[in-house]
Amino acid sequence: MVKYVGPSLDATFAALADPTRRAIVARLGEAGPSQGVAVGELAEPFEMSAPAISKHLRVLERAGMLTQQRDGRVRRCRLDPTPINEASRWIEHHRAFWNNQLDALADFLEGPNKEDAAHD
Amino acid sequence: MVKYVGPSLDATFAALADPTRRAIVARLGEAGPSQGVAVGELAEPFEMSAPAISKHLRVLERAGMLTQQRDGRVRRCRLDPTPINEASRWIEHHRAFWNNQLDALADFLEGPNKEDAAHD
DNA sequence: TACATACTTAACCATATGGTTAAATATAAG
DNA sequence: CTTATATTTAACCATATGGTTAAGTATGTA
Repeated sequence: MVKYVGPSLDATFAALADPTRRAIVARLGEAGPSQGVAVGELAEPFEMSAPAISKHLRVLERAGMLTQQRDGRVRRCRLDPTPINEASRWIEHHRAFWNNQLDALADFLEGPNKEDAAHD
Repeated sequence: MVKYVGPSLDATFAALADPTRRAIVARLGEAGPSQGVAVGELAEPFEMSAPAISKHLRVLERAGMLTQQRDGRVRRCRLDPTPINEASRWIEHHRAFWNNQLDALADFLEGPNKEDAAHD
C-alpha cells in the first residue's frame, strides 16, 4: 500500500483519532502561542510511559500539527494550526452541505401542505 | 489495547482519515437525504475491489456515519450526519480557540505601541 | 568526572487498516 | 432450476498504531 501522507487531511484526521492526542492538542491550544509546552508537562496527565507520549508527539509532528524546539534538555512543543484549519474547512464544507439538505427535507416533510410545497 | 470505540470522536476521525472514505462521504453528502446510494454506485469511481469498498463502508458504519438498507439485491447507503457534527464541534471549538490566541499574538506583535497595548 | 533529568530510539507485541483473491450469500431473471 | 448480479465474508499479507521495557543520547548539576 505504501501511501505517502505528508501534512495532509489523511494525517490530520488520523492524528485526531486518538483521545491522548486530542488531549495534547487541547492542552497546547490552551497554552496559546507561548514558548511552548515541555514534553514532560504534556505527558504528566497521562498514565502512560514516556515513549508512548513521544510516539504520539511524532504522529502529531508528521501531521504538521506540532513543532518541537530544544530548550536545554527540555523539548518544547507548539501547535501549528494550519493542518487543523484545513481539516476544519473540509469538515465544515461537507457538514454544512448535507445538513442543509436535511433541513430542506425536514421542511418538505413537515410542510407539503403549506406554502413551501406550492413551489413545485 | 482493546479499546471500545462506538460512535465516538475516535471512530469518526479515524473514518475520515482515508481519502476513499472521504470521497464516499462527499458522494453521499451530494446525494442528499435520498433513498440512499447503492454500494455499487459508490464503488464505481474507485479502482478497487468490491470487498475493499465493503470494508470502507463497514468502517463508516461502525463510526455511526452510514446506514445501509436492503432494496432487493442492492444495498443502499445513507449518511447519518450526527458523528460528523460532533467531530465538527470538537474541531471548531479548538480551532477557533487557538486561532483567536494567534490573532491576539499577532495584534500584540504588530501593535504594542498602538492603543491596544495600553490595556495593560 | 559522575550522576541525575528529560527525552528519544530500539525492539517487541497485539490489534486495526487497507488491500488482495476466492468463496459464500441473497435476490432477480430466464 | 439455473444462472447472473450485487455484495459480503473468509483468509491472507503488509504496514501503521498504541502500548510496553530496556537502552541510548544530550544536557544540567554536584
